[in-house]
Amino acid sequence: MPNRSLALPEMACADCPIRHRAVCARCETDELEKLDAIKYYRRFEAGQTIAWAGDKMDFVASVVEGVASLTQTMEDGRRQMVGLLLPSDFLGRPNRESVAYDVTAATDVMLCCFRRVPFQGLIEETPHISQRLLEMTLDELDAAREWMLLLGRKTAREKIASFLSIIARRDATLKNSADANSMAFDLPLTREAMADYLGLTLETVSRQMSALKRDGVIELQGKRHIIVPDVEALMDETGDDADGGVFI
Amino acid sequence: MPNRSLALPEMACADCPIRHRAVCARCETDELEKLDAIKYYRRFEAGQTIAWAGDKMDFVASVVEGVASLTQTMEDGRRQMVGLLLPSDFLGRPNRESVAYDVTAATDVMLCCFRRVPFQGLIEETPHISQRLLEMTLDELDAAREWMLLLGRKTAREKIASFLSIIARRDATLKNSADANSMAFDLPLTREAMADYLGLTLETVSRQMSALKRDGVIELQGKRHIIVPDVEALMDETGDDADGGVFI
DNA sequence: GGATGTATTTGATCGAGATCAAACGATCTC
DNA sequence: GAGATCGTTTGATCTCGATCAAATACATCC
Repeated sequence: MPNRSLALPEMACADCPIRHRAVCARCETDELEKLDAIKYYRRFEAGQTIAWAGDKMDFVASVVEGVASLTQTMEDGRRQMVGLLLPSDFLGRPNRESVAYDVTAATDVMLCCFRRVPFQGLIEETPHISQRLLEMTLDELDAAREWMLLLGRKTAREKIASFLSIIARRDATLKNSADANSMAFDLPLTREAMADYLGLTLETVSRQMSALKRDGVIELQGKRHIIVPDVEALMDETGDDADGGVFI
Repeated sequence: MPNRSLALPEMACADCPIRHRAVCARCETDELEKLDAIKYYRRFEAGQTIAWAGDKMDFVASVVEGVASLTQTMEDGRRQMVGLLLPSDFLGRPNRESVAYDVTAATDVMLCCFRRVPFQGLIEETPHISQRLLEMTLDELDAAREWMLLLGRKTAREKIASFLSIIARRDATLKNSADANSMAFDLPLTREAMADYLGLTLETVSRQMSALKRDGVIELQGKRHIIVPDVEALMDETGDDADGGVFI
């Protein structure tokens, strides 16, 4: 892989691709300036560890580009992914010095980091930040609860279909693509990482991917590029309600 | 069961058992008065549904006494519990009219309800409330992530042991009991609700409870009262790290 | 006391997904 | 181009927890 430029951007918040969806979404110009004063960008390459569980982490961050994962590991090596952070998602917990989970770059990742201690101060004095953070945390909790249903009760095939539709949906949001009947996207995870996400083994992931391909629900170009010819057909495989669990 | 008094208390916040742990924990006297103006108490009997997923709910609430559960149900009837609310836990999502999950009283429950719309106003103007709510939501997210590890990777035996130790720990906190080597408590859930919590069938729950009893890890008095003669021995069965995953 | 109903336990059998094992294909290195 | 490595696929077999079925315990109600 060609070693892409590691030069870190001095991007203005106004030009930031996640300006209106990240923790800074509600900030006014003056509030943005305060954030700007404590921010810096960092890149991580796919596979790199961003932090180990238990490490002190002196920053919190927004994911600007790429995908990062939060993972828990048991003593005997069993692993479960417990968070998948896509662009605009928030990493870290204010008021906590150490990280609770292993944080890994699933793809090349760029973070917009905020020094933790000053960021805590900003939360206290800037309602627009703390309100947005609360909203994002509640969304994450909802996502975690969907994920719990998947882990506890779905079949392997339903798990794979659910995962693919989650990625497809988030990808469509990022690209602002209208929800057409067909869609295409790249998987941000290896089969092993998918297994950690879904509470399966990588062999079962591979088998079910093959089965969905055989049944015409998905098409594969290489190992990572997915084409969904009929989104409805994929949704039917997830086990979710027809309305997609949309909140009315 | 004798129908206990349904008279609703006009309790002063100062006398409230969850005063210093609930969403109001950080409030000063004047802030408490504002909350007091929009609050009212409600009781639900064990088994009663508090709200169905999709219902409009015109209040949010703190659990004062008892245990409530959040549950998701798939079209074919598969059910997964996704939240277990013990005293001081918060129910409902500000800025959302409808409930996302079925809410059920697992035991007799008393709620301290706040009318939703005025509560939203209080959040905006009272940092002590929104900060506490953020903190509680982050704690719930951490708990959800532990739960995901349990659902995705633990064996049936580990799931049961983990559940028992979670209940034991929360019960000890409520009772302010020093962490002795042995402890005793009542299960707030039926075998079926435990199965919904753990992603198992009720038969497997029953079998593993019997196995833990046979192996001397727990003792049973009736079906619901649990005695743990050696807390260490129970912890060893959970699959968690020896340090209990405590944050350093 | 007997009848009814609900929660739970226990037994027998089955099957989805795990485990163990091997092969494949793409990329990188020497 | 041979070999090594990594991610992935595919095959054979096993096992844990699900499923189907029945018994038991323990209320409450006539």
